[in-house]
Amino acid sequence: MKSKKVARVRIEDVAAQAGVAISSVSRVLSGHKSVSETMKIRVEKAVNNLGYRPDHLAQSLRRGTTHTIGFMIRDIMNPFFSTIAQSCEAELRKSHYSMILINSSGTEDTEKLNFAILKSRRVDGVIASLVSETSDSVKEDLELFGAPTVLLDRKLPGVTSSAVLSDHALGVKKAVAHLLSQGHTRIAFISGPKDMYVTKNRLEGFRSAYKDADEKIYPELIRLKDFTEKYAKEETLKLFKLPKPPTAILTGGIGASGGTLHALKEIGKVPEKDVTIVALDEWPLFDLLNPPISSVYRNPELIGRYAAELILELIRGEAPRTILIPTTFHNVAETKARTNSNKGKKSY
Amino acid sequence: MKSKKVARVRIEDVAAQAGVAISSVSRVLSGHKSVSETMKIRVEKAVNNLGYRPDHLAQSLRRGTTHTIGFMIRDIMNPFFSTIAQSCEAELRKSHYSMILINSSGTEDTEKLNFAILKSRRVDGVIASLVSETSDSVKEDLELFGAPTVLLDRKLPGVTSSAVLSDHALGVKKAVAHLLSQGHTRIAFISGPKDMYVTKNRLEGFRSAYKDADEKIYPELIRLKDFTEKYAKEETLKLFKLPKPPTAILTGGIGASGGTLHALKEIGKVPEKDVTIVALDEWPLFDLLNPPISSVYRNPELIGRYAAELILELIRGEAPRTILIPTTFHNVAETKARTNSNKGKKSY
DNA sequence: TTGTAAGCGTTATCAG
DNA sequence: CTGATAACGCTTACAA
Repeated sequence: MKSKKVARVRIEDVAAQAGVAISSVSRVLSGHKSVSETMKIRVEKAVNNLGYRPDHLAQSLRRGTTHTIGFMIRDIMNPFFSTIAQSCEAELRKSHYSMILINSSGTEDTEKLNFAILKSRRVDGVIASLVSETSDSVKEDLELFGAPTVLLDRKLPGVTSSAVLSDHALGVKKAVAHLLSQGHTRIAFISGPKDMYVTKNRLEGFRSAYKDADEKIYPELIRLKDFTEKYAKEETLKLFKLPKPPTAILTGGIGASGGTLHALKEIGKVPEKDVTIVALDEWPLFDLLNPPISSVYRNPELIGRYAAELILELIRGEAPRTILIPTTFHNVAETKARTNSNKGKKSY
Repeated sequence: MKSKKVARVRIEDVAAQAGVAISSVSRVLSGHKSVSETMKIRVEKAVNNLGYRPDHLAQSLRRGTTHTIGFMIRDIMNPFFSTIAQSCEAELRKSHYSMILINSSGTEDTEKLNFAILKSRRVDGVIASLVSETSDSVKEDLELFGAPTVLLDRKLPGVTSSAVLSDHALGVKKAVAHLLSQGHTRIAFISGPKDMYVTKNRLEGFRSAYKDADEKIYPELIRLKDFTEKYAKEETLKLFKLPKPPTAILTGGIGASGGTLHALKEIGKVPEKDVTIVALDEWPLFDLLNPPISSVYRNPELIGRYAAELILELIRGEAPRTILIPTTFHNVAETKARTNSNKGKKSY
């Protein structure tokens, strides 16, 4: 069952109907200055009459620009990332850009392939949440891409991309300072690889709080290797087999907090009662957990919006720059108050 | 700071390097049968040499097909939908299709606009999770789109689209039957508009279970108007102001369960203890809620995969068809057993 | 101000 | 089997 071949209306048809040259139609539609008022109305009439919409493909080929942004992401099932994607698309469409969503499944090989795909599709820019910060191969892909790039939460020295970074240190420091002030000194920290910006930055906040409090960190409580739920769960279990388990745990980013919470459930430890938890990044329905847990929060909608802004800037030829998003410590006690008020409008 | 203009390699360059005609290069690359072995290796050598990749844009314009699918969705921030999007993209890329993600913010006007955008971008097909099932305007958009369409969880009579539907009735019936067997008769049902397939189908399961148990439904406990969290919250609050509040609540789909749970929290009712809750569709970390709650589950990854399959079928010229996805009742008691076993691999 | 015509980078038809 | 060449639908010098 072939789909009906609805004959497309071409610019030629409009020109014929309006009785003018093709180029005149083009000029009217692209808002060229040198067009008479009569020409304008004649063409516009024909356009409306026929319901003409320019073929984006032909325009792109001719203009050399596609009005399309590639959005490359590791894990869109993650609400945090998908919110970024959503707000980014919303922002891009205001400027009549479309977004090609392309998943990297969190592997470098796929990322490499994705760059090739997006290149052959001639996207005007790429916004990417990459796996690695250290791979030279990725750096090369970025450098040779030929179109502007915006990085999410990654710092690649020597690469001329714009970036949206989060000031993780800020929120983490506050969180840890709070924990220390409550008498916690054995604070565990479970998160991703320590050679990444995110982790280094978080660790900075962690250390800084300890330093200010004039306390010393327990290195055996620091577990920085992987962002997965699996890793966080395993490490949490291990931590509780130590002679002296932690009295508080900083757990994250995004996949990890679930891992820690599942581990606690498994061994019957109750958050807040048996051990204080601070999750890095929030999840939907977090406020329904009982007992609720504290978190270090950053606004994904903001990140998406800024990413869109940055890529559009670069496309306009402006210089690359980095935007730093603040993070805030959502303390349980205060959160309780917030919860009952105005979560109503959020879709989760 | 202009981005470096990396001169693209064109088919012309390859032809020159190989010392053959442009058309020969094209033939080799598109696997045309009438090419000599010598020609093939000569061209391939030049291709590798120059790192040539065909311009997708030019190909599309010439071939009249873009290898691109439009994915139109109401709310990608919702983990349920974003998982569908993810698995759909993963499936599409296996067949070398890309996906344009386009948000409809849940309004018909935006949907209309989106159809126009996707049309001018000449996508080879559209997968859409639409707001309305009743609007003639949308039907028209679908009919006139000119490319195949796949609908998610919507039944538009008279429209020649394929569809992925969920067998909501199945899971709901089991859930309600279970509740009735436990002695609940005052079961509330909060969900979206009752003229939609989803709701009608769920209601069918609801009624069927009541009928089988030879019990009668309390119409004042049925609240079917809106999928939002806000609506579910408000209706939940109202239900508990009734002279005889419900002893169990079916709440969903996706946004709604949060609304009900928030409402309960607000008035200090504890799920499972004061009122039994069955959520329609699951959320990440649902199993961490305390007490945990039952749900009617459907697999979003499956839905995404099938959607991709269906659109590719249509593109190949096969006849439209509808796939029905089962839903299952996840009972708390059984869920408890499941929880501790193997949730480890999920990314939430 | 408007029209003519040359591309944009491919594919496909048609000779040779 | 291979090579010219005309499209695909539009934009943009360049002429008029």
